[in-house]
Amino acid sequence: MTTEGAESGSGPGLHSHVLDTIGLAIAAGEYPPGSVLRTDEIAERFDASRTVVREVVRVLESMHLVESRRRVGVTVRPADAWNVYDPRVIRWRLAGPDRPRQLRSLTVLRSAIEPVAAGLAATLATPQHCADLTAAALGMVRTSRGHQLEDYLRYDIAFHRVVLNASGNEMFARLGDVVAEVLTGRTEHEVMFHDPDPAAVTLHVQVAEAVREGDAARAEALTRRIAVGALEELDVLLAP
Amino acid sequence: MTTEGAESGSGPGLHSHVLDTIGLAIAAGEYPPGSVLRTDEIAERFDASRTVVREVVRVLESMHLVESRRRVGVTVRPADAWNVYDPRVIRWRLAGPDRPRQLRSLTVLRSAIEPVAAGLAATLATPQHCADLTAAALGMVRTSRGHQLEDYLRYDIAFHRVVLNASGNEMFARLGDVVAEVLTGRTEHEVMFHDPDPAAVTLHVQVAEAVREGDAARAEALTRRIAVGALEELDVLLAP
DNA sequence: GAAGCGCATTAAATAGTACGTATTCAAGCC
DNA sequence: GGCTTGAATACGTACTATTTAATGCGCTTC
Repeated sequence: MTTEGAESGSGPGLHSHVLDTIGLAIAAGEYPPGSVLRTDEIAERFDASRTVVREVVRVLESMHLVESRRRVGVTVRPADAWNVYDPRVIRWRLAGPDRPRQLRSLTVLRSAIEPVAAGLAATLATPQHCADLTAAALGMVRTSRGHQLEDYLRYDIAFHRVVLNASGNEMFARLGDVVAEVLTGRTEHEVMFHDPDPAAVTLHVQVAEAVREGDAARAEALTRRIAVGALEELDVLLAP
Repeated sequence: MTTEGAESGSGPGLHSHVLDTIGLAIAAGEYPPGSVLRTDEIAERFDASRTVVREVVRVLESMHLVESRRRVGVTVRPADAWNVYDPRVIRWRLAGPDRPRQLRSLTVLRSAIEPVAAGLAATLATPQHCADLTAAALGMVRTSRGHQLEDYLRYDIAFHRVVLNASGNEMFARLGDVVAEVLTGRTEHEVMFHDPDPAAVTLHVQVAEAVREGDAARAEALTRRIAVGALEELDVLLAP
């Protein structure tokens, strides 16, 4: 291991590496709120120039993870100040010990957003959206038995992404990545032994139907049932 | 000379000034997607050093507003790649010509989030939360007549912020600023001549009641009615 | 005389500047 | 098609300016 490890996730370059490492450490609670990081100390730790570190600090500051004040240093801000909607912050927190709480927060968020998105999608979806949605639902049915969890996950993600995109709301659409992250996390942590709940699969198919038929109320209600089910499933998985 | 006045909004320092100006310009569509900004050109425009510009570009890149590639320059990314949950991006877009669309997106987001948040708040709110909520609702009642729109707005913002905080969900809580922005925007653009809808005021009081009594279903339903009302009001205001 | 308060001084850290080399990578040339 | 080249960012070094917490000194007050 020669001062290395550049492949972290974000992208190429020294900058991304340092950013990812520090962001991960802060999200993991290795630096508690109020603790100070000095720029040249970081520079030394990563064998990087002060310029790179400054850029990293600026980005971290833009996420409200840290606050840079003169004469005192770069201080870590309390978690309730963080930009929790930044995909990087979400990834960092999901990778740390706070993962369960974070997963639950995100699932509750989903349960609020997705039903409304589905309702909107029912009135706004283009034929292409409907086709994609039906295809995804069909794929879920096809892979719902026989330990094809990986493929099932792919279709599941695609399904929810289409719903969010078809809602016509940019704020909803941008949550596609979050949903993907949550679903992936669930599959990874779930007991990989049993196939998905058949009732949930049926609900997805019915949502696709409702959207196709333009039945907003039904699409919303069905999606709400999916979301509630997902939340219950998560709580069962997390709490006991 | 120095080409510019410094006070823009974000914070002190050259960095914030440059960031704010460029972010605003991009959000306003002055640089269409695909157009390139060269770093030294920016440095010259603001009479700043290349280092400062580099930091700004890095932050802009972290918001997915631009993409920096060698040999080609800093290219503006299409709007659907932007981090629309970043408060800075929201402010920039609300300040530009895209304001109506943005305001509607955010209001739809509110209509999805707030009812669920209110439902959660009903079961999770602390006595302090209940007190704050009731105080805010009372304040709204008190200022709902006689052209005290400014004070009314203050209580309105406080009310929704308490609901979001009391929901116990960090993702919801972080939307307090967004809601504040939307409410402020509404008051500013609305005809300042008539007082707020009395029915809406009553609904707020009833939500406070429901939360106090721990009636989640009622709190959610009432908040949904508030949200729907706000959306309709906005559409009336925007469309014709 | 000791405790407390105000004010100037200092030093530690970031903010900002200037300029250099390294690395891409797209375009143009052979 | 492969090679060269140049235009741009990526990264680094070295420096100055600015801010501001902490220090310490002197003055006042009890």
